[in-house]
Amino acid sequence: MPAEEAPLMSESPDDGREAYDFASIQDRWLPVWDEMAPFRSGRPDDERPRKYVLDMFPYPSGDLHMGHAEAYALGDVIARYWVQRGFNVMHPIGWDAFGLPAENAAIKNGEDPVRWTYENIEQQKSSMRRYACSFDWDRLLNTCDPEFYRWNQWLFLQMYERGLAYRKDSAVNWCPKDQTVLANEQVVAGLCERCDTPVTKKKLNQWYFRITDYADRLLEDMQQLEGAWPEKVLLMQRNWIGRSTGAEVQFAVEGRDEPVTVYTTRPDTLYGATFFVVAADSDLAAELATGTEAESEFAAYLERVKRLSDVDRMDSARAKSGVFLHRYAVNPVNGERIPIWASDYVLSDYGTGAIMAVPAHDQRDLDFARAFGLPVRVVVASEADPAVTGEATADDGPHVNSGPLDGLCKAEAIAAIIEVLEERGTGRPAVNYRLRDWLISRQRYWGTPIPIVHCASCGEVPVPLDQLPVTLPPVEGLDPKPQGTSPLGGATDWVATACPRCGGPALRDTDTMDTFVDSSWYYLRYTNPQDDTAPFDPDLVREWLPVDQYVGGVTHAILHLLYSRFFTKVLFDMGLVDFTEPFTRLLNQGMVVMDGSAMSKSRGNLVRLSDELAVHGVDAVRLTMVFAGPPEDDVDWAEVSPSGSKRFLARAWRLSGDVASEPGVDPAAGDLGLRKATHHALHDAATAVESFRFNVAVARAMELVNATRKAIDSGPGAADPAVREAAEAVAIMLSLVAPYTAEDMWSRLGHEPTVALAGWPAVDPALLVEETVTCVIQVAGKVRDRIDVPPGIGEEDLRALAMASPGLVKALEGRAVRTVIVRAPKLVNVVPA
RNA sequence: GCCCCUUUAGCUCAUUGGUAGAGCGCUCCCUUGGUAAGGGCGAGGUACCGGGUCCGAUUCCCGGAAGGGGCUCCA
Repeated sequence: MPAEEAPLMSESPDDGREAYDFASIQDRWLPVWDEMAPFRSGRPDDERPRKYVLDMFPYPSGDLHMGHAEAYALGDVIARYWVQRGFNVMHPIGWDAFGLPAENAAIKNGEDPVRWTYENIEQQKSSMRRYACSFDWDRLLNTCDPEFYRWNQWLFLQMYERGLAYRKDSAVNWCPKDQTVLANEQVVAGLCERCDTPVTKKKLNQWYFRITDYADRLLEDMQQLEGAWPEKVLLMQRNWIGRSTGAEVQFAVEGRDEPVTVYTTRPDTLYGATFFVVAADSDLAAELATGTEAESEFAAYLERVKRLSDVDRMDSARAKSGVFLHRYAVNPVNGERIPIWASDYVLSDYGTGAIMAVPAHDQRDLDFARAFGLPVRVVVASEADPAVTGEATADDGPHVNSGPLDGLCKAEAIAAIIEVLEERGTGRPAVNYRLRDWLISRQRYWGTPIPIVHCASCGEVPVPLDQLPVTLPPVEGLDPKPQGTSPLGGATDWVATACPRCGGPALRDTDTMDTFVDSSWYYLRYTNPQDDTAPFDPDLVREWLPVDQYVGGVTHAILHLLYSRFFTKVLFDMGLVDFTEPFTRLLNQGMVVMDGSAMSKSRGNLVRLSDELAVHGVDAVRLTMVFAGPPEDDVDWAEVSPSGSKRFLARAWRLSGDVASEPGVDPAAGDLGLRKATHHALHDAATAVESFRFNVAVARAMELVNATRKAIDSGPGAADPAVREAAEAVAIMLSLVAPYTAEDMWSRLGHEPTVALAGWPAVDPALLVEETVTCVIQVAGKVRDRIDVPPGIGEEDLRALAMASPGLVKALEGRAVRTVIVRAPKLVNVVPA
């Protein structure tokens, strides 16, 4: 035998003894895939059934990090799985490219946000390719492209036309650091979501989307999502919308022509109202205080309230404060005169900004009453006296001190009192929501300009559709630093324009839109990102949407997901889409943490993705992310083993070099035990993937690798057809998680690329059935023997077999039998007398 | 304070009203011509605690503990 056929130090890829070298495998297959574009989803002749798998798109604020690596590895398992199952999968990607992170970084580096953003996008795009994401690269989109944000403006104008976009003066959330307003959803525990600065209030004229009009539908349509979205997200949305039912009740106010309406969820406690409170920062409070002896005290109090940050305001330990306005309200049911106070514990923007206070049965009212020595009157019978205990009672019970309501329970009393109020015209049933309208204007540069022109004679004028997009002026000459008013105001040439209505001189609106506007509909745009005639083609959207599977972080549980649901309903009402929920199924992946806490530079526990990829390879990092646990759980990089993943991949890969049969060999002749293992693994892995237990699917693949190794080394041997069947199944299973390794295995097994399109092997049900089942024989619930029986054994046969089994006879010790419970074929339980 | 989730091997997690499993890790053995490796054997569990239902509970119900998450002046 010539020496070169059995070399000691071979570099030949075919001698079955070379080491697993992830770097060269990556270099070999990436260009092949680039050429093949296996995940292109737009071919018109494609007959496969469609599926839309969507990953939340990234902010281009630097290169990809560990969090991206996890999210995209998980999304890729789903997308690649459905491709293997024969679907035409649309799996697009784009960039959420407007917004504060990009702009702040740009400000800091003194760079043009445009160039900075596009450079980062290029960087991320190339990293995603190397990470082998199964994206359809023909469908890229950037929200900062005028071709995209043009349609933000178009949609804004559609909403404007329908009264769903409007401007109002209001006390808004203000971040003093970013110098911009924030939506309620962007204020987290009183802090700016972006920079953690305590948020203050500022009275400003701002643009809103009327999401509150859709509050009920946002709530009701959640029925469609039950079981398909994480329960946690549905709960958070429900809480956020915060629907409450009750009644509006009118109180006459002495010395005022109009009555004042309050909202209450407990109209049944109306007889227990002992005082009346208006929100200190409401117009009503100012009006009522004017001209009274409380006027100056009130003014001083109001000043204090205005200075309060949200953090201080929400401190639940804070004592109640307020001012008696020396005015009185009249209880509509009993004519009682009750004092009116102003306090900051009543919110000016919820309900009517005024409440009736029932201290006996509302803790906040009781705290206030005790602070200011106001009376407490029990109207729902309870054992303890709230005035003494300091604990308001909220239980149901017979009403007392309540005139006609006496003796009624809560539900009866509510119904009765509402009837009375309606008869007298002093009240009616009412519903309120915690949800507020969505504030969308931002005083920042890097966003979509609001397509409105302000004209001295015509007022607010929408920019005509044929003049869209209103493009951002170049940043040169502008000061993008936050200064409280939009930087666009500095672009005087841009601001000065002609009124589209009268042609006279007019000024452009200088605010930009919240970037959540972009992400509220981008998933529709992927169906044709190049469309320059419409935001999307309704026909294409009908073919692809709604999204079958959405994958992203739970951080967007409220913001992005609620806004997207809102937009979808608006578009449905406009007749542009034929569904009311955009995302049929949702998977929230966890975070990647290090030693139990979030990674950050300042904490010193930052793991760089590029370092991990260099050391372990793309496949090992992806596998580690997927195998770490259920996808919803956090991955602690300190607790996982990428080198273990790499070792496993090497072991799997080596199988492909050991297989000694030819491609296409009939597996039916192969070793039955290994064939069963293969088909069990394929079946279980598929079930696991479909129920998001990707870690379990990986474990099944690992077991199959072990079984195959054993078959080669100490079983039927490398030439057995079952070994090839098993190795090919391993390659296909691994193609979801470790595409490079899988492709190389596939090639070494004698197949053409790409394994990604090989198709999930059909599982033979006959191979999933066991010939015998182990039956457990118990005495009084304790295992005493076990026997092998056919799976189809009848109850009587099994009983007879069991009663004769030595273990049972011994355990019974001749005792009489009271009952025998037979659960064929798995169990017999004998209960002695 | 209110609500939700979790608790099974050293770790990460499966499973099931009826024999408690996997992967990783670990011990030991083999290999030293797959070797900055490979193969094999094995150990390891009172299924958080306490009650209840049941012939039988890790699984279902109730209570408690621990951990995690959400909400938090929304009348």
